[in-house]
Amino acid sequence: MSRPIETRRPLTLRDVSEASGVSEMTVSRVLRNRGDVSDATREKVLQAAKALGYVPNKIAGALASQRVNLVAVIIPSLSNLVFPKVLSSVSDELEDTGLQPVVGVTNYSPEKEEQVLYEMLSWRPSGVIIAGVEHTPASRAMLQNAGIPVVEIMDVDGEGIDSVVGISHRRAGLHMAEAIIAAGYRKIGFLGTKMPEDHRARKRLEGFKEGLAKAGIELADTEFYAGGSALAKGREMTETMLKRSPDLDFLYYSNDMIGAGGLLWCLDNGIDVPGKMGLAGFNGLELLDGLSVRLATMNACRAEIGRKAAQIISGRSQSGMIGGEVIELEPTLDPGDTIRKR
Amino acid sequence: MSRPIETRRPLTLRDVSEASGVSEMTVSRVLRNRGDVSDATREKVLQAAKALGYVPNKIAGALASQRVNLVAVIIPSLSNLVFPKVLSSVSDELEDTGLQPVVGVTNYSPEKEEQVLYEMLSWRPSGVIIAGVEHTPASRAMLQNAGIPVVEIMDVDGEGIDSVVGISHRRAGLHMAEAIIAAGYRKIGFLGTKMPEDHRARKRLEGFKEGLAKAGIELADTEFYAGGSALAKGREMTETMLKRSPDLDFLYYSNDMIGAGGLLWCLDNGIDVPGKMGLAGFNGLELLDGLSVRLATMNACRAEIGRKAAQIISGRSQSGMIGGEVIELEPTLDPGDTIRKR
DNA sequence: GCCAAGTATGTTAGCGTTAACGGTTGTAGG
DNA sequence: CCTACAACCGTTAACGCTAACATACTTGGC
Repeated sequence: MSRPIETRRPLTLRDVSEASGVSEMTVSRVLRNRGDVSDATREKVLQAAKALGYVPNKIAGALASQRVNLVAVIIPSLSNLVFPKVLSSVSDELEDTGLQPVVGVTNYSPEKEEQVLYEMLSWRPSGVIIAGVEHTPASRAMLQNAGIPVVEIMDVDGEGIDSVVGISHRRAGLHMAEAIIAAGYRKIGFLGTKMPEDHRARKRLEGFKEGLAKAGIELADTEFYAGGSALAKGREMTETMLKRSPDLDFLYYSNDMIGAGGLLWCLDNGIDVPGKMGLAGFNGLELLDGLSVRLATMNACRAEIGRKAAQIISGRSQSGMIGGEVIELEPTLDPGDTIRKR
Repeated sequence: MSRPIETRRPLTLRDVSEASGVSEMTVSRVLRNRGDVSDATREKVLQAAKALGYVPNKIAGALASQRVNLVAVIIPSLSNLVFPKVLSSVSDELEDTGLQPVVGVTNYSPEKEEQVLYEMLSWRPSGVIIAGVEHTPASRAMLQNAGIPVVEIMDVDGEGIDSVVGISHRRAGLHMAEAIIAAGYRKIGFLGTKMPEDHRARKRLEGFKEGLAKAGIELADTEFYAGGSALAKGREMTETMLKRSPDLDFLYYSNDMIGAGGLLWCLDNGIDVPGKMGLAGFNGLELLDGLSVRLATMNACRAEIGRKAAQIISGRSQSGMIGGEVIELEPTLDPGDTIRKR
């Protein structure tokens, strides 16, 4: 049950080569399916490798070949559903390219991002996919100097380093404002996260305010939270806000989870949704598909973003560009059941 | 905006050494904070490295030193909340050990697990944390031969390879059965995933049946699903099952998400919970804290599991053992609002 | 003033693999 | 029978870094 204490020397190509009676080079060729090897020797080598339980050393291989099959994927968090989704679409798209994603998490901290980036670049990946276009100067410099394709994802509002794939959160907020106003709501509250480093949420709010301003409307109330279960926070904040501003007729949430919390609170309290009170979130989380009342939301194209980013890194992008590609996707509004139809 | 085409030679220690007028070795020492270097040269070197934008090459470093600061973490999925939780607690615990987790995802496929393991071991990590105790013979062999600490997590029901940290899902199911029976429920249905490879869900069900059997009760009905939004599936399955077996008085769900879906369906349909109908899930997802009715569940100790596993890998385990450690944690029942009190 | 014991740096030899090239054999075509 | 060329396999020299040892220069104790 316990792992053996004995420190027998780790296996190398040489061991396989000796066991199969061919040169190390030939073993290497067999194991990589590269170059010409006769079926007979191939078989011999594979057998020996298997019998010994040999696992190639990619560290040495990467050093010698100057090639690494890793792609760094740097995201702020794994604990909400949005980034895992992107990640899995990256992963799927990379599936048979020989490339492998490696994840780093920054917790929305620019300093942590810098550290994670440094750490990852020191493994010389063949590409970087990184969330957001805001980075410390040092991070930008590292990305620029790395000499590898870089794709900044999620957000196109800003100056990219190399390629960019995402949506305009500013315009997403703006469109949501327009839709809400078109539906006849006028006293609008905003509920979001207390995270100065969540630039995308910030841009949505800015765009949202801009959209309201065009119609001569100002945000009637705002409420922010940090930490805790988003669903519960959505509840609490909604209660707080509606106690404070009972005349509101719409609540815009910075994400679907707190939106769902708010929705549940409204339903529990017999509030007429969407008649007296409209609600909307952001992200298009399919996690929430099972709610009896579907929350209005905006699809953030997460899967598509991951896919496109992976294509750019793997050189399979449609465009055939060699870098500097900017792809802006169009988020679609899903009015669900919480915005009244006109 | 586009990354430079120019292929200037990548920076090496030699570049920094030339720029700062000392040997490569001294630069190496400075950059790793190892050995004696005078403050003056240290400063000189750091400045040169920064100016050049040098990022060390860990591939070469690892090959030379035969040390790699990576810990492979192999899990079935990132798209439910349970593994990200474990992952982040591993990550936190490893924070200042110099070790870095690297994630691999198997999608509950033993073959994929084998591939991912092979790939990861080829980078010669200094430890492996892997979900479950069921692996292909080849995977087991690789883990045994790797000569590094291995921690199998989540599940202690089975034969481990080296160290094991988890709970007994069999006993978790059994305890849930006992609690349900003690609360007076008798006609019990089970709703779960159609995943033969989810051994933990299977063991919970087995333990659950065993618990019922002790009281002379059999499962009255079962329903399974695959794919889709768990919340929505929970709804659908609940409806299906209650149409088919209207006399049921308890529904046991294999996870909290489908449980929550079922709970919402019951509430929407005016079913008296927990009076006429009891419900329970599994996992203790804090995500669901915001529901108006708290689903009965069982805490799977996810954070604790991640922490202990990381401690074993980093050699900071309390026990001081050198491997072969088995830690069984005790899941706690949270009756929530969906099991009636006696 | 000389030796012991640091302190600060440099030198050498790999780490395990692969790129690049070289050699040997076999085989077809003239 | 000789050339041309392919198929197969081996040899050599890196890749960029660090362990281990070697070397110079200091310091202080007696």
